Amino acid sequence: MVTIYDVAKETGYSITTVSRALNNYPDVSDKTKKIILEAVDEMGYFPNSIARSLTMKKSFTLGVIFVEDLGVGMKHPFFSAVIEGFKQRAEKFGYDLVFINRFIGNEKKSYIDHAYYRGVDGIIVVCSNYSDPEVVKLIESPLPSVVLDVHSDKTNVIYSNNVYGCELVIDHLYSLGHKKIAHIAAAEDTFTGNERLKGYKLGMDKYGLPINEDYIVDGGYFSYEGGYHAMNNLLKLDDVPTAVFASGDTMAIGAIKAIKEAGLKVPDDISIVGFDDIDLAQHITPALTTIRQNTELMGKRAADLLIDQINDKDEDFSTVILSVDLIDRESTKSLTD
Amino acid sequence: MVTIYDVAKETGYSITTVSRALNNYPDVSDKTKKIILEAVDEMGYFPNSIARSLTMKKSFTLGVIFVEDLGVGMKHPFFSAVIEGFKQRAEKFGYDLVFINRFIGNEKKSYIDHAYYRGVDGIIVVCSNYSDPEVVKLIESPLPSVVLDVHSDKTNVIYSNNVYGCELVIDHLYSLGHKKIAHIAAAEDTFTGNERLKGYKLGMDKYGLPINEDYIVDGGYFSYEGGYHAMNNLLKLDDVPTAVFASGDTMAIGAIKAIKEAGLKVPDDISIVGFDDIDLAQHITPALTTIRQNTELMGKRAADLLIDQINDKDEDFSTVILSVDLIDRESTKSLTD
DNA sequence: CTGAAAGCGCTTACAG
DNA sequence: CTGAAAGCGCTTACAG
Repeated sequence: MVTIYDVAKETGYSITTVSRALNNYPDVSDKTKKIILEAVDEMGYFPNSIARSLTMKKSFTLGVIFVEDLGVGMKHPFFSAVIEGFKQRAEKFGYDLVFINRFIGNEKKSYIDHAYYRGVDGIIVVCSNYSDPEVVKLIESPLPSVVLDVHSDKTNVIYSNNVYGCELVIDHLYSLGHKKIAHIAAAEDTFTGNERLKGYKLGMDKYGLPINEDYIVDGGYFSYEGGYHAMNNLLKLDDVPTAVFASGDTMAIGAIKAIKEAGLKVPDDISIVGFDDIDLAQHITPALTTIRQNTELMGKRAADLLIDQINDKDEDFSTVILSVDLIDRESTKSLTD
Repeated sequence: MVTIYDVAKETGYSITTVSRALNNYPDVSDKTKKIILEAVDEMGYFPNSIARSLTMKKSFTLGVIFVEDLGVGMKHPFFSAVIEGFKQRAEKFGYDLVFINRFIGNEKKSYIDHAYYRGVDGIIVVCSNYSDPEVVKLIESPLPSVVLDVHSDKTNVIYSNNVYGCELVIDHLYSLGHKKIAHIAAAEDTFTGNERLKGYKLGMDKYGLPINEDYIVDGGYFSYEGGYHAMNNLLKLDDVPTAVFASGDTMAIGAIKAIKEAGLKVPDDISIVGFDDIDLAQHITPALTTIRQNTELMGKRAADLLIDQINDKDEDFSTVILSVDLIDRESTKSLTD
């Protein structure tokens, strides 16, 4: 590897001047700068980010912390989509992404220790269940951070307008003539699960529809199996609902499976609506009616928030709420046709 | 942050001794070691990985290079599954993952420059199209690397037994009575596309089935749209095949869409087989019969290969070929029932 | 068994 | 406009 010393030797200038020329300091003569930049180009020199980080106490590195209960990690369709948007934006600003776990060597440490160990400039934390004390430590630490899908005034947060999305769902279902609308809710300790349950109730209230407690069933942590079991519970009811709104697409797909196994059809017998619009949603049969979250935008805005915080430590924390859209596909049907 | 100097001051030993105690050097007295380790624990000290990297010229960091033509990045269902396995194994050995792009600051550089800039100890490269000269540079560079889904004797490679998998497909289809079997092939400059085409032909030969050139259609780079268009071309034929084997699951799902749009049914009118067994495969209707690649194992073995190479530079390059299984679901049907 | 010193490759006051 | 020096926080010969 060619170092700054090699460039200094080659050009006859000191490493100080080479460094300054490289970093666009104004007080380098044009002639000197030209000579140095040419040599740099010719020698294929670029700085060693590690040495630079040690000096500057800044690594141009962002930590990604992925805590999810399903154990799917990067295969998580929603999270991976957000991280992709985040990555693209972060790279534009010269930041690279590094995954942060809770180990250092073989010892179990905390995420926050690992983040400091790696010297990341900030972190993005993506997680479905914020009751984890580890996650709380992360949020409250002075390390710049942006957190997805939770509300907090102790750091930057970003999430979709879950409540409004649910109202859109009820609007849609009601306009199709549905009144017996059930909800497959996510676990209570998830922020999005709570928000969506709230939105479901709000929507029902809006139309004066009674909220039947039997119609609110637990689907766990947004899993396929959770949706499947929840739907089976709904099917056991004396008065089976005509429409089911699941708190997440994956649960909706599990619910569809349960309905099919019971010998019923979607949407002919039961209409189904999901939330998220994961890639899968458009490809299943019937294609899933759902609420689209703008995952790419969420990732990009998260990057902006985080980088702003890094560059201006005194900045107040932001809360960004993204708008959502109903995507009307084939899993819902009018009752009045 | 507490540094090694703080620990030295606290315990009265030199930083040299602290460092040695921390790194389990044998020549530290048990008493000293105990004192130092206790102080370390109490003070919450852990080394700064950046300073350590600069000294040791080793970063305990592995670069992930993701080159794919679809632009889906981390959302790629097959790649992300492999990387997840890779990540889990790498973390066990104390390595963190960092994504490598082709920029340094705002300047367009090569992947390999970026890898050196970040000082990663090795790289995993995942890419569908290996004709890219950038990728060739990567493979041929002295930086330890492991490459997925390609064959090369210039680095470590790992891939599934694509040819055998295709033979399994033809075995299965033939046993169901199919003779008119078409193949939606992937682009010629993809390794897996080529291997699978080869396997298809081998399988057909085995049963003395004629290979009709009209039955081999181009599906591009494993995309949904590619499969959709390829299937439409197949449907235009005078003699439509009774079974179609697509070189990837996503293409198979696109093909199913085309068949449905033509008013035909899968598997009643046409049987479909995919390749990969992505998560989606089991959830679509009909559930997709496909060849399962063991993505998690692929990721873990890739990590082993790479870390071995890093620890023993002289080691010869390895080629690992993973076995595959046919997963029989609902998208194929016997012709003789 | 322990410590002083050098060095990893940079950046940035400080001085001229 | 340019350079010598210090320092970022570690590890590792070298010496005792």
